[in-house]
Amino acid sequence: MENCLESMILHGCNLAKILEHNLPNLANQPDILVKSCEEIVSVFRNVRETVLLSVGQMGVQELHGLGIGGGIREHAMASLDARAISGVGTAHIRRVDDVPESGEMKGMPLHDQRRQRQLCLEFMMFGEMSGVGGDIMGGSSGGIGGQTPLDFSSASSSQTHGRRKNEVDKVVKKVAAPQMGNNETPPEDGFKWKKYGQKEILGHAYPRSYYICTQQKLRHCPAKKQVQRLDNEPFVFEVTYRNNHICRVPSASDAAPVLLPPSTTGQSPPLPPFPTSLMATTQFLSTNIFRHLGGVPASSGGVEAGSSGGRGKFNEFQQVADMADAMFNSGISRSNSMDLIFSSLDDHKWDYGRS
DNA sequence: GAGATTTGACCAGA
DNA sequence: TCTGGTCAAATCTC
Repeated sequence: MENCLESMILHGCNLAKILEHNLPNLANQPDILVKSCEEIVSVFRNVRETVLLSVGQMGVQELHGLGIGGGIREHAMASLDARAISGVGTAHIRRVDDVPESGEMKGMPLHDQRRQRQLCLEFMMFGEMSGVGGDIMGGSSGGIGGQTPLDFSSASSSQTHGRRKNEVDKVVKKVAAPQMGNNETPPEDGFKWKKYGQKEILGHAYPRSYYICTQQKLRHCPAKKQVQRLDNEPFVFEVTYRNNHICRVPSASDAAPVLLPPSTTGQSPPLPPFPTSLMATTQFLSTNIFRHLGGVPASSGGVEAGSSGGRGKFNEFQQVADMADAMFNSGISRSNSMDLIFSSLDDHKWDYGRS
């Protein structure tokens, strides 16, 4: 569950930052603007409710000692798995009761357990739709080095709305569109593709593009992919892969859109111009948030709880919830809300690699 | 000129 | 019959 909470917060921050950067473009698209705001509000409301459920039920000490806050850093990088944002995950959980029980659920009244599961499920399903937070519960394909856009071997699609008979080797992934530069095509996935068709699809605002592997003729590689820009999320592509590559001849830029974790060698990794992509944005935020959570001890008074490191984590965590509360429950939009959040992140933008 | 992309037509599954 | 998927000629780009 803690992974779920982390991912929810990260997702909310990410959405807000993306919205901020796209404000000039969205000025004349109020419908998209409204939808974006609603998504952000929804995410942070869920975070807040989840936190309050946990605090109210278990008290701060248990909260700290178990999932919320405690171990948050340990799990951070796992949930920063590029899949979480590149959207290559495909959630398979559909029912509330399928959300596995986590530590902090134990001892809760059933209705609270169910509510927490519901919140997590909603987020996971949202992630599945939007390409964010897939498999955040640490499913079989989760974790760094899990399924990447280059790895189609293990999963088959959970979406079977197609009508063709050859649906067996179909894998549907969500990929964030680049926020700058050419955002008409999804990020490279390591293979070279040749576009062979484009078609308007009924019920979709954007046309679907059809690609075959450029090695099809040379090596009879049967791999194909379809790229469909989502109607409600123009910056997200739904990429459908069909048939496995048998060529494995990557392009010159044989780099799947997977982000590397921050360097552990002490050198600060170069920070890209922000934001270059949804993934980069999220990794950037995530990295700094969790380094911050784990590395900055609380200095002010507050609730006494647990071990020394954990209190800082909890206070920071509480701040996030408070910020969400302030932003979305004050009734009045504060113009500096975004600044409040992101200035705190910016303050630590260059922290990692320094110590 | 080669390779990539576009686009209208055709095919085939539901 | 409708619609998604593919073909192939035309066009574009390097």
